[in-house]
Amino acid sequence: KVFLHERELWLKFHEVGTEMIITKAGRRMFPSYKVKVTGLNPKTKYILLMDILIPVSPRRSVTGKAEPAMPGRLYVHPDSPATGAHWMRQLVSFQKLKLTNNHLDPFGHIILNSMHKYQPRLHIVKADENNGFGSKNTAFCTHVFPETAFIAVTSYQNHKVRGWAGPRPCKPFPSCPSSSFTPSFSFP
Amino acid sequence: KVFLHERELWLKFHEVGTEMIITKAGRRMFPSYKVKVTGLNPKTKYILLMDILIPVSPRRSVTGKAEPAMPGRLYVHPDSPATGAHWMRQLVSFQKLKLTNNHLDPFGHIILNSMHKYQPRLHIVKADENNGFGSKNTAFCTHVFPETAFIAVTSYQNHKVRGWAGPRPCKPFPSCPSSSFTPSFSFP
DNA sequence: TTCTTAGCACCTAGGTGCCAAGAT
DNA sequence: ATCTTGGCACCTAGGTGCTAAGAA
Repeated sequence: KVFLHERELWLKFHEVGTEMIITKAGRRMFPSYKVKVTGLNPKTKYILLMDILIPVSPRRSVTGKAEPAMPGRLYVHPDSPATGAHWMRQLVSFQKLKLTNNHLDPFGHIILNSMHKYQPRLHIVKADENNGFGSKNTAFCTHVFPETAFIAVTSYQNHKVRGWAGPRPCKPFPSCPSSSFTPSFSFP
Repeated sequence: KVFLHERELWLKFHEVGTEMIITKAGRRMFPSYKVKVTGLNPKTKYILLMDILIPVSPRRSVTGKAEPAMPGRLYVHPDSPATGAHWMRQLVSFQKLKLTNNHLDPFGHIILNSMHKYQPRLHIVKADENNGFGSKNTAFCTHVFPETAFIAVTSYQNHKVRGWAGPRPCKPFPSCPSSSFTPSFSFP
């Protein structure tokens, strides 16, 4: 029903240990989260949204105050609400989602804690009569792609591999295929 | 209820004779069309859209085949549908509207004929139960600002005044105030 | 030490007017 | 003649990782 786009790319990062930069002003994810959706009712209106939470970790209750699985912020896809036909027409991109480490962020970006591991989740909700959600929606779909889990950092910890045309280091990733950031990569 | 933003700028252009470039790929308007909206019901959903048509001209029926006031394309503001509160929250910008002279344009841009005069119109429509319009909407508001009328051209006819830092000519306009295209203007 | 921040240089995408060549 | 087209150089806005300085 839902397929992750560029899954191979995600998997390669996942092997090395995906890291996502978070900044005060907000940073996009790389790779970006895009999905192909099928099986919706073309005429029904849906809302697509993402949240990012701390996956269940083996070290539960190590400290009593650890993140209490806070509600956290949501990223509602800007096309929402839209018909099933619209969502299935082409890839749905969450490219503009931004991550921040500023707990007082005023932009509505998703707030994360540096050096913690996170798991993005995708939710598909039927829009109610007011094109809203949460009030009377009892049923919705949630999709989790484990390979999109990542560690939030404020600067890359993995400087193993260098890319980026020229003498500059870049995001760790061997034999990087073409992507949204393509033409600038090179691999010594 | 609706106020044109940067009206002085529009008026100055209007005095000289506003011209808008149209290209095959689609061109934005300059100045851009922005309005301040008030008096809406904050909770009601509205759709804002523009059309651009040929104003009634004194030379009616000069040729029998003259443009038959064709329906023409509409530009639905990308935020549509949205609540009155949303529209009133800040300026509503139609900056991304694009004009083209390609009668087979595949992008949905507004199609115009070069060397013809046009008059943009703003429509405010209450969204129906399906967030659509046109089906059962019997009442809607239309606003026309005569100072936004313009002549569509494929290259500027008015080269009276030069602007743009450096030795290059630019859009005719004396003592251009700051605008979306600001820092590059100069006026010898 | 370890992590965070601010500033920077670089890059891309896309909008802009100009010019010369082409079409009518 | 006049108008149109395509290519170009220029500009802006915004995203990116790096580095050096700062904070814990």
